Amino acid sequence: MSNENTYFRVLHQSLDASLKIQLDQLTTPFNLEQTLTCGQVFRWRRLGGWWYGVVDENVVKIRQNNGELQFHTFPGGMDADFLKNYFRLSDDLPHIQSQINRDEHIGKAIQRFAGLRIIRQQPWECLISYICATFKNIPAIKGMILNLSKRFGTEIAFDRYRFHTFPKPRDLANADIEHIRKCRLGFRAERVLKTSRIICHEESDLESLEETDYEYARNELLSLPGVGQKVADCILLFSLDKLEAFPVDVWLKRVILESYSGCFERSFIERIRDKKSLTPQEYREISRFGQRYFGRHAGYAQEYLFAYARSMMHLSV
DNA sequence: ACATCCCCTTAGCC
DNA sequence: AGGCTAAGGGGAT
Repeated sequence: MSNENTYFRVLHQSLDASLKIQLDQLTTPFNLEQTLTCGQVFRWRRLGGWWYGVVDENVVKIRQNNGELQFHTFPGGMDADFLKNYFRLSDDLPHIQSQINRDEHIGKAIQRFAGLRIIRQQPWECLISYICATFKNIPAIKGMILNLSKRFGTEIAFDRYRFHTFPKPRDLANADIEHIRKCRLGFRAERVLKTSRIICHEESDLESLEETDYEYARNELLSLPGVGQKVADCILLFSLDKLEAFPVDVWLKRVILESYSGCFERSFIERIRDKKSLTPQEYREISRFGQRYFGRHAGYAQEYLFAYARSMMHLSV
């Protein structure tokens, strides 16, 4: 980086010239806290009244005052447009919510989490994160991602805190599996390593999947070690712009049993009620129901139902 | 080709 | 303190 840029950054910081995004009719509702704590992303923490996260190669420091987002990025290079894209502020949320609002159950979830938006994550980080998410709760996933970033990422010091970028495909592809395992990944370490090698050698081009349709992208993802239907649907929804994806995890299964059992055969409900995990067909049946029932933006419905179910069980974030 | 069974590590919570 | 659960996947049968 040039001296000119360095000088600009110092000047920028010393003036405390935080950048701003004014939320208007089109970008409302938006609730930063709901969006960062709903369980989609694992890299944000609240420190002294601000939210800090690492996005791509930058630390992002952001807070919301009613209709205004105030933010800094460090080392810099992220502007308001980047964050508008990251937080999907151009999604027409009132329209989406009215489309998916098909009954009282989803209605309550929408009401409670009206400002929750899906975040547009980086596909690579999303892929590894959700391979790690297999059979883990959210606090544990955060720990794994943090450990991977500390060990294989690049440190950034900012506001007397230390942050770490997410490792690049090469960093994990060349890693010793024991070092990955020590990040508390357990049996996920081998899957992360294998998938990293595939991505690193460009045998699968993640970014290009945004240009393909849902089914094609889904099948590509399913070929990666550690990626089954649920993980694939999360990656499609959270990083590849497939808002029709409807991931089904244990929380959504509970929601189906409690609120949507009438939409399925009784024998189907009985069958899945007691079992721990879903068979591939059972998964597919529930996921397709969600897509059919909620429509084009079923993924948003899934997020509201997921957030609502978790909030009712008052589990830790 | 399908379906079913069973194991996989470990942290966080009660 | 010990048992249970967790944004499931994969290999054997």
